[in-house]
Amino acid sequence: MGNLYCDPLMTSTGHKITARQRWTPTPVQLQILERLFEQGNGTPSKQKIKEITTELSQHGQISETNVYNWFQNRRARSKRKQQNAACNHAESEVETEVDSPKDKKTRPEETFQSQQHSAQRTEDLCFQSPEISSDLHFLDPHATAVDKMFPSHSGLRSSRHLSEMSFYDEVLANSRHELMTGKMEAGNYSLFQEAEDYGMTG
Amino acid sequence: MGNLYCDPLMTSTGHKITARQRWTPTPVQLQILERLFEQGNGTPSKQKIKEITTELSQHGQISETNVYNWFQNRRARSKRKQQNAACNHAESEVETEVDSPKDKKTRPEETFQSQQHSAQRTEDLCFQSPEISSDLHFLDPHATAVDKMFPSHSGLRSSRHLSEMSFYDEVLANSRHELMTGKMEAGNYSLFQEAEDYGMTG
DNA sequence: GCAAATTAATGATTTATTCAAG
DNA sequence: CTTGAATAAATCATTAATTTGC
Repeated sequence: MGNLYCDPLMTSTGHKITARQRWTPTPVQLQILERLFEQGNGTPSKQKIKEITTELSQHGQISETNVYNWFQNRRARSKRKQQNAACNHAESEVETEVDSPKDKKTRPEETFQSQQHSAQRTEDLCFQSPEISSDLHFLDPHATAVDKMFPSHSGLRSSRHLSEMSFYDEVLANSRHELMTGKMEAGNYSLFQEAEDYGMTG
Repeated sequence: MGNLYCDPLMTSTGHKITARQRWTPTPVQLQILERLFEQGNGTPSKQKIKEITTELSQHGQISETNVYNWFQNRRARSKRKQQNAACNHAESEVETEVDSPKDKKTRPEETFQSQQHSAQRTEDLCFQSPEISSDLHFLDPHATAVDKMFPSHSGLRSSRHLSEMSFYDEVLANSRHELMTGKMEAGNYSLFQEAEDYGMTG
């Protein structure tokens, strides 16, 4: 239940903010992300990711990488779940092909949308601006900044194959938690390539 | 599988903005990269990639992404070659699944040099090879500018106060890649996450 | 009612596959 | 054919849920 973010790793005496290594979406953030995902636009473009991140930043710690990863994972998971769930609807095919890619440890992800809307983070709530609903701005017909980025969500697209809708996907990456501990050995890079490169330093 | 692989370079009108020609390493760049690769330190850390890129930029067009990709491809390619060769040379009679296309479990990486990015935990121990970052000497014999930028990496990782370090101004974050005004929407994300993010509730 | 131990979810990274430019 | 670039699949590692014993 109440999963308080009571991390003992808080700033002790000289310890720093390096508390958790992996981002955990706040309920609000999650809600927004879910909404966006449902709009069915696949992985947002970088531009959108950035803006989404900016928006979500108002509700807690988050980064573009987090957003990107979230969409990636979300999509992959959805797809797999679909497969696992076996298409027992319209298909009269055998179900012996969808599952068994390899059973090592992959559990049948029955991952349901656990939308724990309970306010867990006290901090979060504290920082909640008087306009809590602001997070939904872009989701609503009011159209905020984020809304502009997702114009194609007409809502009438009740597609069933929301897994194959990606336009692209980044391989972004970034150092992982190691950095926080000072390691930073992970080597991952984004592909800035686009604007940054051609024509710049060259 | 069924990815459409939409060409992200075209605009809606089908008009290309900037032909995306793929980067081609110049001989000098290639030489340096090869040398670095041979130093055998796996994929360089983000920091190093940055510096390498900076250095290589002086010899032609290049980006961090290019460098990163290059290392990635290089490693994969090498591995595959080795596997292939081994398969041919080794037993040509008993084919007991010498190498399935999906055998990561077997840790094929061990055949290579250290994999500095896979096993390190947040513990501040220095059990890992302390000389991991010796890859800086890649250009040793000539010692060009690059050499100068990689001197201070040795043993730094051994520090156990890693968690105390707070001045990792790694926050770089591709500042402007964002202006892909006409480029493509294929975005990529940077590595902000590390420093920039986790600071949350603190 | 808590807290250590376990399990389930899931964020983050790596690897393999594929596509296409030269 | 070589290989840089892009995507998806698989894997890893950590956090949250849940269970269990006190």
